[in-house]
Amino acid sequence: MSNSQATGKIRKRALSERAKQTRERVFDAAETIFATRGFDGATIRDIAAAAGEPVGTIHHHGGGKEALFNTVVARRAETLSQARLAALEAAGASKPMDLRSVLSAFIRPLFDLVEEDPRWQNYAKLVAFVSVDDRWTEIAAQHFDPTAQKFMEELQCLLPKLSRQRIAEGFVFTVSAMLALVTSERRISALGEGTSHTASVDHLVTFCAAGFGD
Amino acid sequence: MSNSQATGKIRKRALSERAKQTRERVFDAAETIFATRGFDGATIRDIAAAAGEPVGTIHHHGGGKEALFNTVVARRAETLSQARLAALEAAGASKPMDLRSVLSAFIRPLFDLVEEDPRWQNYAKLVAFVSVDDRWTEIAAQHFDPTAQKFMEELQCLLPKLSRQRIAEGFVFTVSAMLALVTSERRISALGEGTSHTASVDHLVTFCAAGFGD
DNA sequence: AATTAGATTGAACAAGTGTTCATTCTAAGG
DNA sequence: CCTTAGAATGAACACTTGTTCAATCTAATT
Repeated sequence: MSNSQATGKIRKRALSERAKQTRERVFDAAETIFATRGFDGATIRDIAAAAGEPVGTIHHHGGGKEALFNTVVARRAETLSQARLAALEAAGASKPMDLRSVLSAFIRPLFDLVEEDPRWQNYAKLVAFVSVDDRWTEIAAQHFDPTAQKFMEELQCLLPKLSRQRIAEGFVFTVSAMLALVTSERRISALGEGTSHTASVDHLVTFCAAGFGD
Repeated sequence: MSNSQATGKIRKRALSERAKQTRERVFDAAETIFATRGFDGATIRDIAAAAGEPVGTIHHHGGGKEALFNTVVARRAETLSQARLAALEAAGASKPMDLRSVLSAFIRPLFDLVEEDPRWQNYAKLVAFVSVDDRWTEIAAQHFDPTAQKFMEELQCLLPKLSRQRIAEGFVFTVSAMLALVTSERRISALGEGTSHTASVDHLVTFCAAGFGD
């Protein structure tokens, strides 16, 4: 009754600052370990060690291995979607909207986030694992399909001659190429030391735009 | 001394027909399970059940989980490389060689193999798992890099204006898009029932050729 | 300041893991 | 035909796994 939380969930007591820090440390560690070894290769004890917390804490905050995995995937999904949709809207505001700018609005936000916080690199690797394992199609669909739909509609408007099928295929090619680029630290030689990924990202956008038919 | 095997390995006795069948059943089962659940998600007992053999047999023929994984990845790698190089040579023989035919020579053989033997679909999924996990970069490099190098050289000849870096990136985009297509049974809706993947494969080749600069 | 929900801790547990091994069976080599 | 290398079998082992839990500590709420 005297609960001041308005988020639907009944939480009788707010998280202390310490607890919030612990929680984030747990999620960050889980993200790193899941990104490195995948879901099955990761162990709660690995995550605990990476977080510098005892095993019990991982379960306390994570609610079990699978729940923890879901949480970690979900944690950054909304931010990414928002960034993409914002970029799409920004692109539509200035110009009459062209193919490159639509693809750019989908691709660039991820690389921008990676640049401003390296934890996003782990997240990208995690998403790559998710995308390859049929077991996670449902959670992938839940978090990424709405935005993907929006972008595919935009592409369909821009390229009315292409069938829905071809738009979908082209989009899959684009997404997989994007994940390959963002997760390749050594896959593509010499990504440059201090130099940002900008040139490679430009290339990716150009490559996909051309693929869709310039 | 009386050994008639000439393969370097000393095998005192040839494999019986039954043993060869068992061995292949074990490898096929391992391929299926590894392709479905990844290396860590797969268990020897799952593989044994899929092969209809007792656990001991899996170790007898596989030589341990990691060795089995390596064997299964290696088993079809040579065939695939040979098919690609043969296709590349065939393409060079007739025409003066163009971008589409080089990419075609890399991409098509895999889909042809999938069509003539569905086990290749599992193999492709397995390779997708390998490509996403840093743990297997070495075995991926061992089996696929030589052929990749050859194709990249060919692309470099055809597109002398592009830097080595861009060729490499474009090739990574191509490979990842190819793996996405071959492993997507549901990722792209309605791949058609009886209809072969031909149209989609054509699209992939067109997409990548355009990406490289038409 | 008192209360107590919730965070923290690590020992313990049951289930599952890869692997080993002694035994029995099969068929290749002579 | 024998001989025996290797295949087949499944029980057993040592270890790791995710999870639980009772005890203790911390700090938000009253």
